[in-house]
Amino acid sequence: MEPDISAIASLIGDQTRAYMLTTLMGGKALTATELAVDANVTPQTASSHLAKLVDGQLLVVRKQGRHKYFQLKSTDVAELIEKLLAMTTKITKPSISTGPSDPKLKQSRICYDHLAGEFAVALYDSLAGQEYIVDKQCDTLLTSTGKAFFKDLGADIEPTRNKRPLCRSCLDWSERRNHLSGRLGQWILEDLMNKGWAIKDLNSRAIHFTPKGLASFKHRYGIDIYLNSSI
Amino acid sequence: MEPDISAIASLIGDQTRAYMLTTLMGGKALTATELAVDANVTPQTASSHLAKLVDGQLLVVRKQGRHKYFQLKSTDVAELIEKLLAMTTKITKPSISTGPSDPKLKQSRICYDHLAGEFAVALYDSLAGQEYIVDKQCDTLLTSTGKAFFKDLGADIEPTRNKRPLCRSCLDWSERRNHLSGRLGQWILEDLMNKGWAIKDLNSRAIHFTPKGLASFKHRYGIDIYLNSSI
DNA sequence: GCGTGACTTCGATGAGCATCGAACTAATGA
DNA sequence: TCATTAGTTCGATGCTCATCGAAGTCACGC
Repeated sequence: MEPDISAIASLIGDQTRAYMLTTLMGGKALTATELAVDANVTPQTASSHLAKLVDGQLLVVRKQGRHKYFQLKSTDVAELIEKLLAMTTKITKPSISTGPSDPKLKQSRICYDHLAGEFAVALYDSLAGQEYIVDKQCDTLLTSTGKAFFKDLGADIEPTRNKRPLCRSCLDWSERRNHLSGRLGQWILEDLMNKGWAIKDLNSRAIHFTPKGLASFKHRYGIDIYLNSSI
Repeated sequence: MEPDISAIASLIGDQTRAYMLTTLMGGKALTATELAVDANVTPQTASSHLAKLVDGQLLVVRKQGRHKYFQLKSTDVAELIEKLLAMTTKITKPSISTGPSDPKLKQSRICYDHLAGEFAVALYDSLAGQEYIVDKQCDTLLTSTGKAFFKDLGADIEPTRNKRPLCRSCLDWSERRNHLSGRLGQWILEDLMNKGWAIKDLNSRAIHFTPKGLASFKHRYGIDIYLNSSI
């Protein structure tokens, strides 16, 4: 017998839970109350949903004092949600264009813990063009010049006992192109934040580049195509 | 606003519909009655479910006389289901091992229109080892020697106006390794059937290789690792 | 034309479940 | 110690929707 898909799918099939999961794609761990407010339901309702999601292995929870922080359980879950997002936008395309924040999302957004969207695709292409990274089977590998490049920037690229691969490619939903995930993808996003070149939107998964930040970003990674920061 | 995932997810979230979709992963187009019997519901119930799936863009239907043949709408849908299958097996692992037909599925099965499982992974590795195919960005490309090789076998590998790529890699759920999809993957599976080297299981997505067929398959594609046909 | 078989529509039934109010537990900080 | 805030459990409510029986439509073949 094949396994029963419907269990996971029906977890995501509820509108409120789907909303929470999509919010958590932002990568930040959020408390039960934050998620309740965001999804516009009472704490009781949220609590019941979150319990189900944890039980169904889609979320993990970390207790901290009287708070509970919820997070997507794994990159697998994030990939699944991303795939669903991709299909939904493709399917609902013929309707009215989906609001003002959409173009921003298309351009640059968080995909769980790394950068996605047009900017991320441009970054990937540029790194590949300079032969800092190469595609190899399902993985993406860092070349020796790539290693030197990132070590120079201060990235921690030592192999760890942690099973998470250093870099992987991840299919984008706007374009059907690769962008960079894995520990390196995570580091790049973090680094962008730390330097103040870009900031997370408070209410969505969008990322805002400052004009200066964008220039520095392009310069640092050798991206020469036209990217407009202010949409 | 982000698109609403829950619509698609709740379509898959019903047990009967999930069962139908999984059955259709076998790649064959099936009639409403066949699907009803298979899923163990009355024709009325099946009809209502199938209408929803078509409306939700997960299935397409082709009318032929008084029959209606249903099929997964696109490889996107197939990939989504495959991902869900992968996650479900991973999550339900701690329970009792999932029945006798499972090892067969793990070894060799149909993934919508191409071969998946251990055999498919071995095939992919062998083709890559002989440099008939190479990974390039998200796509897998056929090299010139690869083109010659497949043309020799009688495969139609001319570029078409059809937007479906010739070959693509597809992540396997048993192993986390690549196998071959796309038009070439489709051709290989078809060719296996035509030659009588392997046959589809009637009730599942499993593929059975005949002993002779397996030998020919391994010889043809230069696969030298140990693969046992009779499990 | 008329029976047969494939599929659909309609209406009724019933179960599952999302939701919230109210009351509870637990951690915090003054 | 006590008020406050985070989260939970319980029970009631009401809606959605899967299911099937019965009756309808449509295509086929004799």
